[in-house]
Order: sequence, then structure tokens, then C-alpha cells
Amino acid sequence: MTRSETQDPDIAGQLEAAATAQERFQIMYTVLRDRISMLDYPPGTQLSEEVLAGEFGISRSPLRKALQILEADGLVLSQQGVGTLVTDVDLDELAQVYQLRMELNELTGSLSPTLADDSLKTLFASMRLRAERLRATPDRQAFARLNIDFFHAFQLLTENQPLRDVSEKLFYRTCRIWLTLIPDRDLAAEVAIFSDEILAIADAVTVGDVGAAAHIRRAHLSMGFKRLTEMQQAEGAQAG
Amino acid sequence: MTRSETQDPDIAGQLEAAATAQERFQIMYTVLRDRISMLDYPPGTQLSEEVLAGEFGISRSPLRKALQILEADGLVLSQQGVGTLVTDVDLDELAQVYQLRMELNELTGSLSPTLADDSLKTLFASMRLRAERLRATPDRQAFARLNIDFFHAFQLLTENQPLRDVSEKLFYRTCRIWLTLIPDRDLAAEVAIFSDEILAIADAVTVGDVGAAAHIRRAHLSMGFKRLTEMQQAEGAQAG
DNA sequence: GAAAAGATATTTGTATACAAATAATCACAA
DNA sequence: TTGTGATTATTTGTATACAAATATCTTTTC
Repeated sequence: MTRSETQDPDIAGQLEAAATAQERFQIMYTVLRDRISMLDYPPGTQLSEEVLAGEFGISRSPLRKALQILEADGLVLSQQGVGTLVTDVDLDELAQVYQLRMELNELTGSLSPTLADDSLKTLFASMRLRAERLRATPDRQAFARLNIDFFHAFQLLTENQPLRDVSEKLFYRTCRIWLTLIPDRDLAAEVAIFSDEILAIADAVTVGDVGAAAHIRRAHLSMGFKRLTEMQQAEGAQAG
Repeated sequence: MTRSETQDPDIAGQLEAAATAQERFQIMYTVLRDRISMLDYPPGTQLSEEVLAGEFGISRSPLRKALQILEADGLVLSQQGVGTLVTDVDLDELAQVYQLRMELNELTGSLSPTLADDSLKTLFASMRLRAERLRATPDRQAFARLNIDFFHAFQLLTENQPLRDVSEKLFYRTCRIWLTLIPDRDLAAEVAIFSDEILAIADAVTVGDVGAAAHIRRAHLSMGFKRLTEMQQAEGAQAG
């Protein structure tokens, strides 16, 4: 049994239960994007259409749609005769995406900010809890998972749907860089920093200050990018 | 011979000449997006896969990829048993997209602004010329075409590729609203306003002030949205 | 005449066979 | 041994037949 199968039991069953083609597409797209983001499929991995279709219990045709959208997202690259390969995140792309994401996060606080209601506060309270648990026992997978889940929680702070869509595409375009770059010895430190960010933002949401939450997030994005570039240089120095 | 064929002569020939599948996709995607944006395919139009495949001289398979990306862009909606229909732009969507676009245009001037070199100045000079000609003899199609072309010229003012990509998707999501809402009696007035915008921005680019160009653009986006909502209300009042 | 039920037609979704492109392998010669 | 050419294998791209879903038309019944 492969790792991904332990994560996503019986995708074939879910697909069979889905009523419409759109639902089936959504399942396949989400599963594949998640596997790429969680490094179940590290950069360079070949995603064979035939193998995936077999696992999902369908033919290549509907699967190809999911792969084509992922290609438009920049997560994979398909070439005839070569294969469909998970893309790598290069530093230039990372810098540009982070530059833009910082500004967009600012907009999350100012453009149609959500009214912080009880359900939202409950959600961020659960994020706070997960952050504290993760800090107690750092773990790469759990870190990546919380990073993704917290992003989606943060998305709820704006009502502007296009802004949400755009932010999501940008997030998934580079989020796996953390798992690829953080060395084991720095994991606890990174987890602690991330945990602090979540706690601070959760506090801001609890008191209903969405704008403050956005500013904190922006600051952490900026510092996070700086640390990522340092990790990248350290890795390059080690290799060279 | 249909109208679109007079616009895009011999797509089938272009597709046959293309070397790779990616090029063929790019041709089909661009042609279809352009036809939707220019209202060759007004909202509600059914885009039959079989008919389009026939026109392009290919089978449904490669065509479907283009339609699927257009669906992800929000320009068409495919439903089994119904068809692939060009979407309509509703006012809520328009408002959210314009809100975001205004902020993004601000970023065009501040985030990695391009150095205004000679080729860029030449491009904006040609835009100025087209604007003046359009003002002399207002025309719906020419107005829409210049709107699209000027957008692409403006895109060159930032080096940030993700920002370009995002801005482009947002632009095409709503740009046909102008052709659908402007009444014939207001065409000359709208052309004059748009022409003024181009002249002002071209001036800013000519003196090398990209930031100023962005601010002008933002102001016109804001006023443009206001006029669009007024047109929409006027149309609604006429219908009701 | 109207409404409902069924049959028919139309359209996208899916499966599959084959084509095209690339990569890998192997044979062979220098 | 190494390089080169041809051959084979692998993979995505394309064409096509069929399935599934929806809409439309027809018929029937009240």
C-alpha cells in the first residue's frame, strides 16, 4: 500500500458515489493537488495517466481534465512522449508570487472583510489548538497540513470571491517549497514561528480585528520569504 | 460565411501548421476567448463541440481542452445533455472583479514596474493614434478591440508575471460587459472617455512615470465601473 | 384543451484504439 | 571502450464509438 493510499482511502469509491462529472472532477483535482502540495508527489515525479486512471477506477479521459487544469495552475507539465511531471518551484517564481501574495493579503483585510462571527472564531480557536499541539510535537506532514488548512481559514476573512480564487491559486503554486527546503534540524524552529503566527492571527480574529490579522499575516509572509531564500542559499552552498 | 470566419480566416490551416499540441491549444483557446470577448458569441450562445471541431478541422478531444480551460476561467459553462454555454456577467461578480482590479492596477505601478524603454513608448504612441482615430469615427467593434489591445499594452508596465496572469484572467472575465451594456446613443461619449484615458496614460508612459499611469488607470476603472452600474440600472428600468 | 407520460433527438461525458513524439535500449563499428 | 545509428518501448495526443443526461417533441388521457 502506498503512502497516498493511506491518506486518501478509496478514491475510486468516492468517484463512483459522485453524481455528476463536475463532482468527480473536483475530487480528482483536489486529491492530486493535495498530493503534490504534501510532497506525496515531489517535484519531478511522473504522474502516469494510465496508472492514475487505474487507481481511480476510471479511464484516461476524465483524468486528463484534472491534469490539464493542474497544468494551467503550473503544478504539472505534460509533454507528449515524455510524461506529466510535477513542476519544481524556482526562486524567481517564488519571489514574484510572494511579492504579490503580500499585497493580496493586505487586501483581504481591507476589501470586503468578513464580519468575525462565532463560527469563524470557533474555527480560528481550533487552529490555535492545532498550532499548540504541533509546537509540542513537531512533524513535517502535520506542519504542511496545518499550513494548508490555516490558509483556507484565512481565506474566509474576505468576502471577495475573485480575491479568494486568485489567492488560492497563488498559494498552491508555491506552498510545497516549505517541505522541500526546511532541513530537519530547523523543523522545530519553523514550527514555533508558524505557531506564533497562528496564535497572533487567531487573537486578532477573536477580537474582531480582521485588518490586524491581515497585517500580521503580511509581516509573516515577508519574513517567511526571507527565511526561504536563506534556506535555499544554504542548500545551494551545501550542494556546491 | 459567418462573421467569426471573416475575423479569423482559416483557423484549421493555422492548427495544421502548428508543430506542437501546446501551440494548437493556444490557438484554439485564444480564438475562442476572443470571440467571446468580442461578442461574436454573446452570453447564452451554445458552443457545440462538434460544430467547432468541424470548423477547426480536428476532433472533439483537443477542442475540449480549450473549452475546459475557458470553463475554469468562468467564460463558459458545460453541462452534460445541455451544452456548453457562454456565461453572463452578473453585477455582483462585476463589482467584486472591479474592486480587485483597481487594487491590482495600483500594484502594476508599484510592484516591479517596467523601465519605460523606447519600444514601450512606441507601443503607447500607436495606442494614442488608434484612440484618436476611434474618437473620430466611433465603432463598437473597434472600441472593444482597442479596449483589449490597450489592456495588453498596460500589462507590459509590470515585470511581475503572476500579477500579469491574474490581471489577464480578471480582465477577460468581465470585459465583454461594455459591449453588452453600452447603448448606441452613448457609444461616442464612452469612446471619448476611453480615448482620453489612453491619451493620459500614454503621456505618463512617455515621460517614464509608470506609477502615474497606474493611478490614472485606477481612477478610470473606478469611474468606468460606476458608469457600468448606471447603464445596467437604466437597462433594467427600460426592461421592467 | 391541457397536462402528463413516453419516445426521440441532441449534447456532453467516458472508454478505447491508434497516432505521434520522446526516451531508452541494443547492435555495431571505429 | 566509445560513439552512433536503428530499433523498441513508453507516454501523451487525437479520433471515434458509445454511454449518460437533458431537452424537445409526440402521444395519450382526462
